[in-house]
Amino acid sequence: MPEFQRPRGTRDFGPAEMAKRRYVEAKMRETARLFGFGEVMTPTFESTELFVARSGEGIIEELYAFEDKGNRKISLRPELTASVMRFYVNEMQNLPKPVKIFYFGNCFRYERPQAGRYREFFQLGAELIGAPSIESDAEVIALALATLKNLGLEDVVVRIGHLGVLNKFIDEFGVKKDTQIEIRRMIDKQDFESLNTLPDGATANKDVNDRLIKLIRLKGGAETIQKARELMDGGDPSLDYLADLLDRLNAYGFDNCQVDFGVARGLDYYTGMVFEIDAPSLGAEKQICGGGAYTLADLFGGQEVNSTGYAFGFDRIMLALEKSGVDVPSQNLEIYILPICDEAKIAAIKILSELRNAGISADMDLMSRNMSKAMKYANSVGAGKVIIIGEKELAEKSVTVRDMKTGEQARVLISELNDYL
RNA sequence: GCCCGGGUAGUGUAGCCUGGUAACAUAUGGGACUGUGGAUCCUCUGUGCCGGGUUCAAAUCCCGGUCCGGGCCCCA
Repeated sequence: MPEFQRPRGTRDFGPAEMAKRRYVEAKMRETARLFGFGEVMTPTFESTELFVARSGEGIIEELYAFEDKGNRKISLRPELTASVMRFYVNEMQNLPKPVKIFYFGNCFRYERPQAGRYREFFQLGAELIGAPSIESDAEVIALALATLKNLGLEDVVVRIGHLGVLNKFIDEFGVKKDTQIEIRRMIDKQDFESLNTLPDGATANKDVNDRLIKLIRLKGGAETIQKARELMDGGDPSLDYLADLLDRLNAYGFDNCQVDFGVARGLDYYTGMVFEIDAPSLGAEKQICGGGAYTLADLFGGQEVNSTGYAFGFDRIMLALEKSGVDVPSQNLEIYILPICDEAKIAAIKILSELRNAGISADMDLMSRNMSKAMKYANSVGAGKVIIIGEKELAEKSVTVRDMKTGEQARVLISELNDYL
């Protein structure tokens, strides 16, 4: 029994899994780069107040919060958006607009671990700041979709909503702000029962209520917007906005987006478009991405600025890739060198170094194993080719190169080895 | 915070119901076959999540904890 166990909800990643994770990370970074987003990094911990300012007092329960030796109230970050916007307010407000940034990092939440939910997890997100246009919203959603597409993750559902639609209904209830937030929460949870018996006497308007419930059940393509118009006495500017947004996403080449008026998101700094992406294969914790248009900089003491952003749950993407059978290459060794007599070892090291200097991943037998076991080892680490050096090869300054996939072998002069490979 | 199911060599499993010598496969280490080999053969090492209870005796039954998994709550 090991003396020390990993803390609950954390994970160790071995070489094989890390190779896959790095591969996926690289793909996602590359897509962001193609879209003109630049990477930023912020501290792993921040003042607790920052997260409270973004998400409310209730969040402290789920934070890894502590006091440091200077009695500062500190928390491990539970998400990255707050840090990135804090960074923006501190140092990036005067950059030319729009500011397009993305980030990747570990986050911490004190929650009950579950499938696809850990206490230390990884997020990759992007923010487009300072361009309050429908094109910015489209650009950000397009980046999220392109990222998934480049990873080969096809089995996803994209749902786009608009808070303007919901707010119009909520205004009609004529309730206080707290109640509005509560209602939005019910909508987010699709809690129809509570919606039928709204607090503050809002149930008085049964007709509005019925139409709201019908509305948030609407889900589908562009035709859904027309149905919504009927429920909203001819329409609303936010419906036109969604229609235009779908046109733009089509132009990007994404025609699989659904409109879903039930997407509400829990927070009240979202201002307009909101979207979520699910991977249905994942079960209860199937949401792999959430985002929308928001203003947050002013909450952190900066100038009010319109932004659009999202965050991917990186771990869930890894799970979804695995469940969907998407092939994620793990790094393999290109060359394994096997000196089979003592005299060959110096020659082996020389070749090893030359290969490495030429940028070819190479390894050699360090255990003086017999050929059978050495071949078995080379096979198990996925070596592409094995170079065998023994007395015969030494005598004629050559090596034997064996292709581990085809089984073909060739005797090659050491001086010609680079060209041969 | 709540409900359910689990935890047996590194890994995957059997045994648990009905208490009595912990088993199998595979992997790792070592060895043989002494340069055409990824095979085969031999061999060492290594195991009951933790704590308590019942019992002559607990992997097995009971209680508590812990971790993992499925779900609820929550999900910024």
